Amino acid sequence: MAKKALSPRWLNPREMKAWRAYIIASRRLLEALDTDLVGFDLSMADYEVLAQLSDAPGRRMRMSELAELAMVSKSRLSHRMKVMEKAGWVKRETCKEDKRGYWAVMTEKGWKAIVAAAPSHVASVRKRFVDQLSSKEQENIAAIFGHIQDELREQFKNEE
Amino acid sequence: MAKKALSPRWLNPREMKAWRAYIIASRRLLEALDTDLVGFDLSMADYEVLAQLSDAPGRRMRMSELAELAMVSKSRLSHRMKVMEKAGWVKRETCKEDKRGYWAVMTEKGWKAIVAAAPSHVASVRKRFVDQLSSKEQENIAAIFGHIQDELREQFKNEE
DNA sequence: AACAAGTATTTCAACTTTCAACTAAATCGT
DNA sequence: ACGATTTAGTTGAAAGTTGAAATACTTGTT
Repeated sequence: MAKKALSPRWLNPREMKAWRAYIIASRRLLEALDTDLVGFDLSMADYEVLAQLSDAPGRRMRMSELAELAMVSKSRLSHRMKVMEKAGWVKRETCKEDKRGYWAVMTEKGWKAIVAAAPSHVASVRKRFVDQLSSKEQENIAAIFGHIQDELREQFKNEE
Repeated sequence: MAKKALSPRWLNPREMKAWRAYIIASRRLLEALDTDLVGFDLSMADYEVLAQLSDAPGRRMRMSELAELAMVSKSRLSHRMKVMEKAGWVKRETCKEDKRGYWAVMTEKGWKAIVAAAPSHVASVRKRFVDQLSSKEQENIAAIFGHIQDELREQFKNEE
């Protein structure tokens, strides 16, 4: 779908300030959170995968569902699983009910790995983000970004 | 620096909601903004590099300074520049004043490319982010993320 | 002037992510 | 029940990213 672009409305100073502050702080924040995890041989993305898996009943989940929840592509998950499998954190089991599918299963070792990393990760999220916000601000952030997300979904629907 | 992790304070529901809303919306937002640029053969990162460069006096800047401003690693900038150079958007000139260095210089073609992309990009940022916020919210976001950024800088100082 | 130390940038090798193609199984329409 | 389509997941190659080492120059010290 092509986009008409007649006389664009540039951002005014207030808008620009909000946008720049958000985007720059976010990049640095994500970077910091990732760095905080290197000692555990984890990236934020891998952490998210393991965290989701550890929350699932039986610590097992279908690959697709895991990809969805952890917000990574199937192929990426596939590749990461291979790495984590080599590290002994997860394994894959064929799925009896649907023979196309696989179960991603967390091993005891994987469970230990995430349990070891979690306190430090939560502490980072606190220190670098959550604890920097007042209760009121936390509520605002939740509302604002909740709304942005809804809107993105809405926009996506109308665009395709 | 090792981190003690005795009885971590997990996130309470309010905190969790703020964190999840922020992180998930951000990922989707960045994704959408990137997709909005594909028609111009640009990623957000490349856009940022070109935008910074186009703002510099003479549309030229030292590589290091450009990397800093566009928030990419030097080696990444080096690679991207090679690609953008092949596309004819930028070129590199040896620096007379300091012969170790190079100038990243935007070409006429590069200027045209960024001028072509800018209106659409700004429109995306508006539609997906800025225009979703009231003036008050914009100010809040600016303040909050400004503060987070300051704090990150502060934390970084104390950690090394 | 000579040399150590610092700076700017690139290159290399290892790794990660994406893209498109692929296999195999399930489901749908007739 | 048949082929057509969709779905689950993997794969290999290409593109991108990173950090460390290499290169080339500059600066400061004696």
